[in-house]
Amino acid sequence: MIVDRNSPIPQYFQLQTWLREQIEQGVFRPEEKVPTEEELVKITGLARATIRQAFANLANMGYLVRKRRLGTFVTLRSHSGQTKNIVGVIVPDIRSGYTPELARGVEDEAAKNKFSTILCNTDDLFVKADFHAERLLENSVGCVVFVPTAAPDEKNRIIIEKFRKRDVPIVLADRLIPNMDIDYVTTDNFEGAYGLTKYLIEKGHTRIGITLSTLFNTERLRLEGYQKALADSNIPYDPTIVALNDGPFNEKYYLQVARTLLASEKKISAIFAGHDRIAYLIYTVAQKLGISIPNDISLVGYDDLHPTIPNSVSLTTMHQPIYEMGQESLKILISRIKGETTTTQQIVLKSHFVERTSVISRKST
Amino acid sequence: MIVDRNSPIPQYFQLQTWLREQIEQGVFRPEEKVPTEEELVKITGLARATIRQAFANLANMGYLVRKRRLGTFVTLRSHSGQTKNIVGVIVPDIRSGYTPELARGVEDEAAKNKFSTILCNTDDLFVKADFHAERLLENSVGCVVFVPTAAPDEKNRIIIEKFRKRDVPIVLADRLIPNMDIDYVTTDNFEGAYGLTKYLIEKGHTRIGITLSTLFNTERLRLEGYQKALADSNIPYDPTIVALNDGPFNEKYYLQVARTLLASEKKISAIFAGHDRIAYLIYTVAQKLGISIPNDISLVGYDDLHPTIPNSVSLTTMHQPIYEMGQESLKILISRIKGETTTTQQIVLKSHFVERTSVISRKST
DNA sequence: ATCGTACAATTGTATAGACAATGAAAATTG
DNA sequence: CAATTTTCATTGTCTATACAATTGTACGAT
Repeated sequence: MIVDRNSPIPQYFQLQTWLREQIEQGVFRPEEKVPTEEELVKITGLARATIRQAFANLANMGYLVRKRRLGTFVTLRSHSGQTKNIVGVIVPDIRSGYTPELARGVEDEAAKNKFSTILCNTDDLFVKADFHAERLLENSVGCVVFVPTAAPDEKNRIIIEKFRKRDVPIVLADRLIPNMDIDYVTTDNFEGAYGLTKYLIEKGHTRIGITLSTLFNTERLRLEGYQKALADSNIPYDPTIVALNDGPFNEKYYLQVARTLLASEKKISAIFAGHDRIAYLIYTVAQKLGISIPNDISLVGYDDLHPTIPNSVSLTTMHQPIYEMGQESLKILISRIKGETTTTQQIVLKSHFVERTSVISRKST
Repeated sequence: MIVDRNSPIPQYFQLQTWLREQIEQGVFRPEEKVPTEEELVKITGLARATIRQAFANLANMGYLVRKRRLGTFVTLRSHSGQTKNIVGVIVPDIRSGYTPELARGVEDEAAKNKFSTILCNTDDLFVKADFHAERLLENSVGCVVFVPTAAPDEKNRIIIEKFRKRDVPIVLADRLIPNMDIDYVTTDNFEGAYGLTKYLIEKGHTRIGITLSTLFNTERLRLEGYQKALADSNIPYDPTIVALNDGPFNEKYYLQVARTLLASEKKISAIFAGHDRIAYLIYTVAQKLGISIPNDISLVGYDDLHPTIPNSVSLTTMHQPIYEMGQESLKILISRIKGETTTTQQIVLKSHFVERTSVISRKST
């Protein structure tokens, strides 16, 4: 029995609820035809006008599309009728690091799908991310690309849950939240760092300093890749030439580390900078101290940041496909919106090694 | 007569349209009661169900709220078509030049006013700008910050007119369209270039090469400032040390110019680069040719681009307040939306000189 | 094969009438 | 006067019926 004529809740509403459930549970699939009005009259015993009322409401909510002569069909995009063709992009700061490249990747792919891109800067702060999340929901965005903030995982989860509650697909970009069932796109930080370290070892370096922040899992993975590469070559891990901090990017901290590492010239022959911005800081300090890179100390970075301005230094680094990361993020979101994807999408893009001239061979052949 | 029973357009629709017009024209005012169903039955002669259909649609569209026993009332907020708290930012490319800084300035000020920011990249192409304009209008943005494309002025006017037709406030940022009555925010390119050139002259330089594109009025003004400064110091303008092009930024072109200008070392003692990116290209070429800046040739840029990565070179340049330009643009738009401003706002922000080490004195004292 | 025409299925528009539910206001009661 | 009950205008739900408009399909003529 679809409708209970003795129930206090209106019959059109019972029918409407029943139909909605059928659609949501996939009994009536997208693009598929639902029973015609006459058929439902026979099935339910209700008047046609009552059935029309249920249909009209569902059509209004975006569940159904009615076509004269053809019948009534389930809408492609499950429902949410009102969500706009807008993607929210929540990033730390559009001015720094790889963010412009990421934003452009998202925007290009969005434009391809006739989506507009709302830009949100968090400065790595939870409060700002939260503020933007509220505004995005108010503007009923269709989906979100989120680079988690420097706040603890639980805080970032709060942001994510806000979107999930409203059925807004969300994908994490670059930075992940461990042990969470969520779509993400990142790069192979572990393998990349492993490869870079191996490269240094093959060039004869055995005393390799490293500095990075353990705040983000991306950099933690790089540290692990570095450790694994050392272990595989039977080089002991020496904490005295490792400078870790657990905060967001801090220029002063790294300038200090650079001075220390470069001063310990005799102890180390190469430095693995957690990312390019650190590497360039080390460059600057080296220049001031009159230490030559690569002649005195070799240096590798990570990211392959595209300089906004031509750069005189030539850093050997690992190129991360950031633009593609933006594109892929949006592809996942679009397929989610279309309902084509149900399983969790966790994509790890391959980085590639870029050999320039900041490393020299120290082989004792 | 409200409804024409012989018209081919449905009667409920005629009634619906009539009611909507009454509301929009303020005949039925917000919070006010509209006639009851029975009253309209008497007035129009239609069946109650027909009137209900019109009411239901208008309620769905947000024009009306129905209250049992009390009647039907006009909604407060005129309705859905209400423009959103969204600002569109149309820029060439979020990855290059001062664009990230501009976008951030807009976004911060937008967030302050609870506006969201939609980012649009044009790659300086009219078609892309047009595409984005359509999408922005579809999403009913409340206002727009527009950096005109490299296309001819008439083309950019087309974009602007699209927004004006829909009463969407628009402000030009940085690049202007001459002789157009429109809000804009730019910087004092003429005065800035005049100052820079004067500085070089005061340092004893009289043979000053210059290269830039005449495509954008910003750079044209810089050329004029340069010319004026020369004239004021009775230095003749020499076209043979001036390299102009009329296209968008083209790396190859400037690399070629850099080689030519640097090779004519004997003819010139300083170069005025149209903007920092050109200046950095010249740096790179100079380095390759073994020419020292500033010892062999002095160099000034324009913009004071904030490098994404620490930079080893130290360019004397003119700092443009780009972030503030973004902020000011939004302030104008907000005051337009609020209806506080009726006169055209044309703001010219002051740049300031940044003396670094790319210029040496050639005074023959 | 192509074009036009008729047919039929389905939703769209419209009418007439009945009773239910709601809840503010009026009437009644304590 | 306060608490309550009743009233009743108004919207909400529902049935039954009729004809209109739209458009894919099938059929027939060219």
